[in-house]
Parts: sequence; structure tokens; C-alpha cells
Amino acid sequence: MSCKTTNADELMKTRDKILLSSLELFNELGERNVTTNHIAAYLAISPGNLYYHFRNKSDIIYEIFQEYEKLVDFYLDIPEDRPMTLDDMTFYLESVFDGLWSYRFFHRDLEYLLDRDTRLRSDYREFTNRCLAAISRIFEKLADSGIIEPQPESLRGAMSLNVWLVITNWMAYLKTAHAAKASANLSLHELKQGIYQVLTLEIPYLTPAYRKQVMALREQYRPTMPDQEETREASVN
Amino acid sequence: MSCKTTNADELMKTRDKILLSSLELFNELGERNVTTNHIAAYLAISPGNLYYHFRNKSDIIYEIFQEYEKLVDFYLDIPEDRPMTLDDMTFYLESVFDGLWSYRFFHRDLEYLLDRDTRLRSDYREFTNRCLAAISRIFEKLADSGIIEPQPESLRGAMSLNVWLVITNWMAYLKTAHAAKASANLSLHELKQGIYQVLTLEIPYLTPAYRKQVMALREQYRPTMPDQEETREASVN
DNA sequence: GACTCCCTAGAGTATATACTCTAATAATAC
DNA sequence: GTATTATTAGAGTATATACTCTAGGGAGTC
Repeated sequence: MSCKTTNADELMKTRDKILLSSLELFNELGERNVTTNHIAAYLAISPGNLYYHFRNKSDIIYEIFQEYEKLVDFYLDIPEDRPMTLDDMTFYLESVFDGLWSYRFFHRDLEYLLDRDTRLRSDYREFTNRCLAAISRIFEKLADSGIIEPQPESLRGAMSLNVWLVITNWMAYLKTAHAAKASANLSLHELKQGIYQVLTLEIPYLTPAYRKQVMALREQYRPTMPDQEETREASVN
Repeated sequence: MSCKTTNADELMKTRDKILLSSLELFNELGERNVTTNHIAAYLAISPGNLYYHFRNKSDIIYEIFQEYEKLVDFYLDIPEDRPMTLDDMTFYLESVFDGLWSYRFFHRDLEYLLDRDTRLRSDYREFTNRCLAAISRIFEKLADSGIIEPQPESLRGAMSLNVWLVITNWMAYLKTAHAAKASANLSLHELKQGIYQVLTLEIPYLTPAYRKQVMALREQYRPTMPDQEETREASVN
């Protein structure tokens, strides 16, 4: 998570280097703009070598998705033996957006990817359902802890879905509506302003006891500049 | 809106037929899977003919976007000379989802399209801002009419953005998480269940006077089957 | 040294895609 | 009718893309 490994690590197996570089390139350029030949060239290996390790591009993507899945599942594991704190909630939010950032290529071309790979489609479907269940469970436990008012299950389901929709669409919003120029210059910091939006959804349900605290937390993620961000261009890539 | 014109209309100019068929094919198959040669073949005209009318594929997409923009702008024109009713709100919601349906290819490959066409990028950016402003204005007028409680402007802004995120991501959610098999079988009716989600966002802000009415309205859009929809496959296409 | 197994190079291929070019035809103006 | 303009056909092209195939190197093992 913290070590900034450039892919050219000599200690790494070729197979892992392919996965890592593919993820890097996909995130940077979009899956659609990254060919297997690009990946091979980037790693300075031959296409034949790449295809020795992976049957095709879909297999690379599928394996990257499985890593993503594993990461999110790990973070969204709700401990059932203790009440939930505000810190827990913050951790979940931060983690989810971290994951979204690390595998940000995925949601960009989601529909196309799922059309091309039926394994991926059904896996992703289940993944979504697990996430929705986790979000709903978080709401439930937040209510148990007196942080938000308890809600009937049907409403909780719809609320969880809205949270999911906001989270998974936040990146696209930033890249399409926010940045005026290229889509390259986008930071994890900006992405996390999505937390502000998620907490906005919770506001009406906060208990008086916790309202102030959560509102203060939310304030920490408030977008610095609501709109204009034209000033920085020469940055990444 | 209502006339189901198949594109082979003899009365239509070739240029318009190209636009119409392109939209049809894009919606059905996704822009990424539709080439200019496909479009020409579908219309039974030559590629040369197509390129006589449009310099390139981007120009076709750009013009389709302008139609989309015009449609939504038309529907989201808020009359300032009278208070807003619940029927107005319903009309806005229905209209927005109608537009989303008619140009559904657009949001699917949004990021790629904007990367390829800078005109489109800046136009879309402004389009988004107009939509957000309209949503915010709707909230304001709903408060004026006593349908929802009035909210400070900053909260209204964040709420409007959440509404926008839910609306623009609802289609992707349906296509990726809902349908188990192909992504083809998706109906306008299902899409409009997104209205249920949008109204879910409003619930906490409803005034006692209107709560019942809006909740009843919301109920009309409740998803029929929350999840499993495997049973129908042989349908469209 | 020979055998085996894992890995790699790199040229090559079938297919697709966006787009061009030339010539011809239909429509319109005079 | 003739000139002009708008439209169309259809073959063709440069480039890209996912992927294959053959040959061989390097390291361990007997």
C-alpha cells in the first residue's frame, strides 16, 4: 500500500510485473487505450513472452479484478463482536476510496469489460451485492451505536444503493465535469472529496448526539475549490 | 418521442439517417462496438457516402450529443412565473430518465469520448453545470411550495450533486449489477426505477404536509423484483 | 554431456478500423 | 440542353490490434 514500487523491480517475476504494469497503464491511460503490445513494450519484453504468461488481455484484467475484489472485501469486513465507532466509519470510507483509486481504470470501462468476459460479469455482480450488504450493515451498526437513527430495512437498502451509486460515480464526475483539460491530473486527494458527498447523504439521519462530530468530519473533506481547477496542468505524465 | 421511426425512412435526408442510425446502433451495441463501416452497412450506403456527410466518427457523436443537450435543456427549463407542483417534479424526473434512455450510449463511454473530443469535453462540462443548477433550483422551488423543507444553499448544492450522481450512474448499475446475462435486455421501465432512488434522497426533507403524497409517488417506481431477473433472456435484439 | 522444464525473443498474421480517392450519377440552375 | 453542384458508390489504404509460432537460451538433474 505504501511502497511505491516501480514495476521494473528485478526481484519480481515476469508474471507479476505484467499484472502491475498493466494496472499502472490501465489506470493512467484507460484500458481501451492500452494494448497488449503496449504492455510488453513498456516492460521491454516480447509479446510472445506476455502471451506465455497470459492467454489474453481479458485474463490479465480478470486477475487484476480479483485483486481489487480481495482488497475491498478485506476492508469491508465488518467486525461483529464490538460496536461501531465513528473512526470505523471513517476508515471504511477512506479505504473504499483508496481502493477505487488504485483500480480506477476498472469502473471507467466497466460495461465493456463485463460484456467481454462472462466470468467477470457474474463475479462483479456478486461483488456489488457484497458491497451493498456491507454498506447496509454499516448503517445498521451505526444505528446500534447511536450515531444515526435506526431505519427500516427497506429504506436502508435504498440508502445503501444510493451510497454505492455516489461512490462508484464520483470518479467519473471528477474526470468529466470537473477537470477542464486532460483527464490525467486527478489526485487521490480530490477523489476523497467523494467522502463529503457520501456524508451528505447521512446528514438527515444523524442523531443529535453525534451530529456535530460528523458534520465536522464531513467538513474535512469539503472540496477546496468547488469548480475552477484550471491552474495546474503540467503535472503528471 | 412517440413515433417509432425506423431509420430507413425514405423521406429522410441521408445525413439525418446517419445520425439516427448511429444513435440506434450506439445505444444497442455501445459506441466502442460500432464502426463507421457498420453504420454505413446498416444503412446500406457506402462508407464514402457517410464520410461525405461527416468528417469523422467524432463529428457524428458530437452532433448527437448536441441533440441530447437540447432535449434535456428543453425539459429542464424551470418556469419562474409560478410555483412548482408535485406534478412538475414528476415530469422532470420522468423527462430526465427519458433523455437518459434515448441517449444511453453516451454515459457508457463518457470518459473516452471526452478524451477524444475537446469540444465535447467543454460542452459536457457546461451541460453538467446547467443540470446541477437546474436540480438545485428545483429543490429551491419545491421548498417554496412547501413540498420539502428549505435548506441552506451549500447543502442544496451537495444534495443536487448527489441526485446527479445517482441519476447518471443508475443505468450503469442496472447493466452491470442487475442483469445476470447479456446487457441487452434492459427496458425504459426498469430504468425509471431510478426515480425511486432519487426520491429516496428526498425523503428526509419532505414536509409533513406532502410526505404521504411523495411516498406514494415513490412507491409507484419501486423495483418489482429487487434482484433476480434471470428469467427473461430471449427478448430484444 | 544430454535431457528437461521454464521462460523469452521476435518475426509474423489475420482481422479490423477509420478514413481516402476517383469516378460516376442525380438534381438543380440557367 | 448544358453547366454546375450535390450526392453516392465502391475499391482501396495505412495503421493498429490481439494473438501465434518457431526457435532457442538458461538452469537444474542425472
